[in-house]
Amino acid sequence: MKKAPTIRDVAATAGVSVSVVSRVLNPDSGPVAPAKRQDVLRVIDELGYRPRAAARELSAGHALTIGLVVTDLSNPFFARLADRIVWEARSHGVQVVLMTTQEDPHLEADSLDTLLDRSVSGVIATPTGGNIEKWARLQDLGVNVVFVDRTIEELADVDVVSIENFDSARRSTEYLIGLGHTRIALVTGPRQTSTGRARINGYRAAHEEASLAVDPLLIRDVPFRGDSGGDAVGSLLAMPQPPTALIVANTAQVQSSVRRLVQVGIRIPDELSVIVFDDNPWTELMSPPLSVIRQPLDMLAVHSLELVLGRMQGKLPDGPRFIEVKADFLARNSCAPLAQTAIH
Amino acid sequence: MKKAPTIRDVAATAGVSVSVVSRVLNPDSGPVAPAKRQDVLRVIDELGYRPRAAARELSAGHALTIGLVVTDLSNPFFARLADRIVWEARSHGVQVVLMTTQEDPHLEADSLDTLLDRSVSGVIATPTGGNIEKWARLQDLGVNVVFVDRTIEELADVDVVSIENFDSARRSTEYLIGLGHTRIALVTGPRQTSTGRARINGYRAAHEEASLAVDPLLIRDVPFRGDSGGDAVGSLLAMPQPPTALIVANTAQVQSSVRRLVQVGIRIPDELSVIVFDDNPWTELMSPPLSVIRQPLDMLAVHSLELVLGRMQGKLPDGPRFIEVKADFLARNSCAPLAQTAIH
DNA sequence: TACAAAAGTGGAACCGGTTCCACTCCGGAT
DNA sequence: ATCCGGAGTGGAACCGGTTCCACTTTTGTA
Repeated sequence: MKKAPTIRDVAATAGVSVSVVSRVLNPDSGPVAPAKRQDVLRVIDELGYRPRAAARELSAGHALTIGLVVTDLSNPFFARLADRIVWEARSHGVQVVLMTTQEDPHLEADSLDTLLDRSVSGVIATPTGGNIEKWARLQDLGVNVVFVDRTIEELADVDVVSIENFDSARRSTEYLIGLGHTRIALVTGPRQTSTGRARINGYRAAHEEASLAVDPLLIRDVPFRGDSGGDAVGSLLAMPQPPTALIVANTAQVQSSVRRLVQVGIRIPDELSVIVFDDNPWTELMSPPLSVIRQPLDMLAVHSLELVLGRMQGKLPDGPRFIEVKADFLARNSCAPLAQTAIH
Repeated sequence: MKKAPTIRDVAATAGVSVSVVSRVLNPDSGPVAPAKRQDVLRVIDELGYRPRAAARELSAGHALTIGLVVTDLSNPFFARLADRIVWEARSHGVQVVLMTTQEDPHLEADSLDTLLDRSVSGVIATPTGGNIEKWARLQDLGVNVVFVDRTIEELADVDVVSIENFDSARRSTEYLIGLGHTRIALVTGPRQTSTGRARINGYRAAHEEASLAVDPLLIRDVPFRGDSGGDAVGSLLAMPQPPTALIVANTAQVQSSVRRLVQVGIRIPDELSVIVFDDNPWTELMSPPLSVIRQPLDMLAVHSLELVLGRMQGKLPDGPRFIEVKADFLARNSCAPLAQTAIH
């Protein structure tokens, strides 16, 4: 176990000062004679020298690192998002420190502290909804924060990237109404979040357009956490007058909701038409393949990274940015006209 | 945007020297009078002081960080593994820097360089198979390396955590033979990897036990990368005398293999009995629910982290450790007796 | 009461980079 | 010939922690 060479080793071997080596390492930081530059580069290569990130960070006061704070990697949505973000970040020479919160504000608070210690220059997160002061403090210390998929309204000056919530919910609802359904259930995130609200509003808008009344009991805004999606589905199916169609409008609830549907053995679409907000590979492998709102993960990843990096380089105007990307509705075979639905 | 307090701010405010603050921060590094300790702690709290990780790393020469190098987070196996590792690492106060390789040795090489720059004290990885010298160099520089799920045989002194490859393959094969199948296909990782070989051997062993001949054409050791699993499945089904049962024995190939099966519309288990090495939630949601070898992700995560952390603290004996954890076979409904299989 | 051992403290070097600044060249303009 | 400005260079301070060591104050014990 030998130890790695430092910049002073390189300088000594090349017969120059550390300043010169540093300038070779960081072009544009000062002039270096072409001949010496070659010498230094050769020595760097020979010695296998690599600058220590910690030293650079200490001196610079901040790291070329971003924090990625998601709730849970076992949710394919976040996993794929993380995959894309890591990929995209790498191509910009930025590392990603990963933290998961399990939807727990305490764990989230811990994560934020840790990211602060690491002097990350940016954070991409799906916030739990708590820790408002912590998020504010982070921003106050110059960390660029971008929220994906959700947001916290109390927080000014945060960039947000999400899908067109209102529109996606409206279109899926319209589609089901078009099939003749009038009792359409909606499982979505908490009404306190802007995304939850936007989706509910889209759902309502579609009803109004069609002059249909909305049964408030069919709207279930449930916590992201745990099995709340499944429980909502269970209770919806147990209603005296159960829905004939269901929209699961939040990635966090899709897995448990669909599991519940399979467990109770309800026939899709014969007994219930289903649309989920998700683009997981397995939605296509089920029988029947589920109709989905396809969340454009690439776009979400690219935009959130663009925002973080743009802020890091000070290349963006000052106000907070709110980016909504279009989500496609993909009809597969989990929805049937009401006429064919066997009311039980 | 104000700037964060440093240890000297704390020292000045508390009216002590930086040494004292440092000793308060790191118990056991030296004595501090109880009264002063209280003072310092109070000031730290008032100022909201947090030690900068970079400074600590620079001084210590290594970081309380481990690198996690997986191929692809869109594979639920790795995603869930990552989730568990991040979770487990956090509980030990260790951060995780995430890198993905997409099975590309070049990207892997990049990742290793980056981790070196970061002075990580450990790496948990599913290696692509290349970069042997790079891995060796990493170890040589004192980085503790643990491989999960796969390994590189040329590399001495690496800890490895995986499931009981031989046994898992043998048991699944035995199960299918027990159902009367004699033409059982095996899709697994490259024969060059020890895991690929072990699984093939397990498959062979089950055949020998039952005095069954092995048709080498039914064994497909394919690359981890891309759609090779699906292609193997396609070509197996196109054989003049196609298999009546299929074992997909590597997580990297499960997704594409199953997708192909669904695409060609083969009926499971009527036309083909299927077992996959995976423990994804969706295997249960398919119809029929797939019989699986359940990889104990928790155990894989816990053991690999234990190894890395143990090495970091020098608490482990010198030789490399090879940990195999038991994987359960979970029979669901994707396998049928040969008698009921419709040979086409 | 004396005196060694232990507890407590602060100064300063150090980790490995970056950056500011002073200084030496050199060519070109006056 | 003289001056100016910029290219090229190295010395040294600095980033924010840790740690060694010298020093002072307690404490315990003979």
